[in-house]
Amino acid sequence: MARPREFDQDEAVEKAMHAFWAHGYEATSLDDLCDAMGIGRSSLYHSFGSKRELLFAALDKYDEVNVKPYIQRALDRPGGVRAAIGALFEIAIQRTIDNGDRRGCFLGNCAAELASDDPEARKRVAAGLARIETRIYRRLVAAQENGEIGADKDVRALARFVTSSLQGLRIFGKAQANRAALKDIAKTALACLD
Amino acid sequence: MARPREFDQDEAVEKAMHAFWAHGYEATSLDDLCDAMGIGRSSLYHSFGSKRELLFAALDKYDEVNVKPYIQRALDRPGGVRAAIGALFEIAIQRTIDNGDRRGCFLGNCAAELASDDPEARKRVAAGLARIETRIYRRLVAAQENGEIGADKDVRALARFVTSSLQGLRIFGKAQANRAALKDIAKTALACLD
DNA sequence: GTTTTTCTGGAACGAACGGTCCGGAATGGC
DNA sequence: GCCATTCCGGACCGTTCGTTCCAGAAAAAC
Repeated sequence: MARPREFDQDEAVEKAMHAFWAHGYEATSLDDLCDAMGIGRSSLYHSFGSKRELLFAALDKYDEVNVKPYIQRALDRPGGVRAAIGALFEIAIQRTIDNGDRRGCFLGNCAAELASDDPEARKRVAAGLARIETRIYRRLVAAQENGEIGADKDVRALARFVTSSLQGLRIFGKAQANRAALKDIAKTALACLD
Repeated sequence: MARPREFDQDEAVEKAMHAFWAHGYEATSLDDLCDAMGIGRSSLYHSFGSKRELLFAALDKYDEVNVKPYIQRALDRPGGVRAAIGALFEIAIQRTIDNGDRRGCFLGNCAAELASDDPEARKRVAAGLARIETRIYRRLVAAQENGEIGADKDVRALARFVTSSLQGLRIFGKAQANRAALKDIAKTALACLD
């Protein structure tokens, strides 16, 4: 019962996500965001309230389009749990090498930049990492139940370790995108499952 | 043959380091820096040239006072290489828990915030991580030579892995400073040496 | 067709940004 | 004492920041 919105909110958030992801929160200005999203400041503020709230929406979008589907696809791949976790690392390496921009993991970037000064951002990043950990955990539990992983293993600890290792790999790769070095890290981390 | 500087450059850089470390590069303004360092803008620009160059000096200072001595002390501790690497993780956990500010690793923070847009910053962060990796590598080589680590192990890969794991732990801890979870990560990573 | 409601473009806001400039203060050289 | 040089405090620069405001445009309700 009023003038309809002229842009797609989901598409706009996704574009904002890429802008924040590539340059960080502080270094992305409202002009940058408006350019990337293809909308004016009025529309941005009317739809999202503030730059900070837009970031939060972008974090949600990140899980939706860049974490959840890729993680699920990797973890659901046939060939056993080692191949599944290995695929997770392979994706991380691939993204580091492919994108010359070295954008890293959006969650990790936000943790590094904002966690110490913005409790709400910290909470949301923690929730995002927890979602990753939980997905990995469920896969590990299944592997333990079918005997792929010894009953003596602490799969919760393993899930935390894999989640943390992926973050380490991304940070390491931002500074030094050397494929061999990243493969070293992934290979060694994978050996922890045994 | 001129008016002497009224402040200690090293002390000033160290104070700048803490400011950048706690809040990130973009979120730390020149006013913040002047307040923290206890000097005026004139002195800051005269001594360091620009905010960015001051950051680089702060990165060097970080290695000098917050990385090198602590890593050396941990790696030189008696009790074998596992105790030494374990001490490295323990320091990382301790810092995460102790500082309520969750500042993480300054190198990792800079990697996350700046590596994608500032090639020089990226290079310096990479150099800092490489220094850590090299210190760990040398300790692992010594351990391999005296039989603590199997001759079949790739100690270069292990050094990279440990360096990356420490970064992962710090990122993870910035979002979720749960001691048990961090210990899980450290314990699992340590098992990779066997 | 009028009213009501929502959305949009663009100008405008005050505040804060990084950086510069300048007059004076403090020293060593002579 | 005076000069040359360096350093300091603080005002000041233009720009950019995130946010707000407003007039008008577009649709639904009636």
